[in-house]
Amino acid sequence: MKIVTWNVNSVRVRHDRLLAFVDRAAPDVLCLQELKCVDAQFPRDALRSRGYGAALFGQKTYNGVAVLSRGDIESVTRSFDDGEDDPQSRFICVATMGVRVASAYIPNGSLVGSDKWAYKLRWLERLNSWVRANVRPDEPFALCGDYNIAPDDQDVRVPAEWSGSTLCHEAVRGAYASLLSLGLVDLVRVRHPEGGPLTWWDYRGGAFFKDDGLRIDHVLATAPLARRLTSAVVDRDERKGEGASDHAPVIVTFDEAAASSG
DNA sequence: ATGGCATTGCAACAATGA
Repeated sequence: MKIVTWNVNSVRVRHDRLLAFVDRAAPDVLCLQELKCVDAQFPRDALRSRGYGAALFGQKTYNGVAVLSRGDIESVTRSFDDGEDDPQSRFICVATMGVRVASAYIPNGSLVGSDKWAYKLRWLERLNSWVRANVRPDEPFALCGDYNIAPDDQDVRVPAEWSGSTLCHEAVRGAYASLLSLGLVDLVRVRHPEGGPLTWWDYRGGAFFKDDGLRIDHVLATAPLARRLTSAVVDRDERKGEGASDHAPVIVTFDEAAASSG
């Protein structure tokens, strides 16, 4: 089974690239972030014709997340249902193809000390609480998305440029570590203990040309899924050329035979 | 090389991103 997470940075602008990626990569489950559109604007039909159903949590202008799947999609939940008023569409969770998969767009945080920074920290607390309350360590579960967190300086090409930023601050790295402490495994890190590969490069300053980026998109999974892992890679080619998102897809694959044996 | 900000809503730029 192949699961992909990709911040597409506008599903309307990325329409042709999205369909081409689906045709090329052929994921079983595809988590998307930054749809930047309402559900009615999502290309359901084009994806349905390719065999994918979709669970959407869209929003006008900003944010928006989705999970696409070749299998039936059940038990869809949106946001955290924790009683907090959150007008931003950043979290959706579904059950499909024998796993539960969440697509998360963790807030950027703007500048440390800003209101957006406080929102990011609170959102991470809420995510942590959601995982503790809703995920059993012995069930196959994957938390996919744009975390806006580089877990370690090894995940940053030029750490000095990002030191203390909202992507690298010890507070968000601590929140990330807290998720791991709940039993989730950073699947790309398992396969790349040396750090990287990078998943985001700024549009400005020729960052991709200089490979000046960060690893901020992740797939965290429980042990029943992590032990089936066969590969974890970043599709750098998707960042190339005209009309690319500033994020590259993260692709993880799992052994099928081990699934039935638990 | 893979390039030198992009996207949205609005109708000129401001807001946002990471």
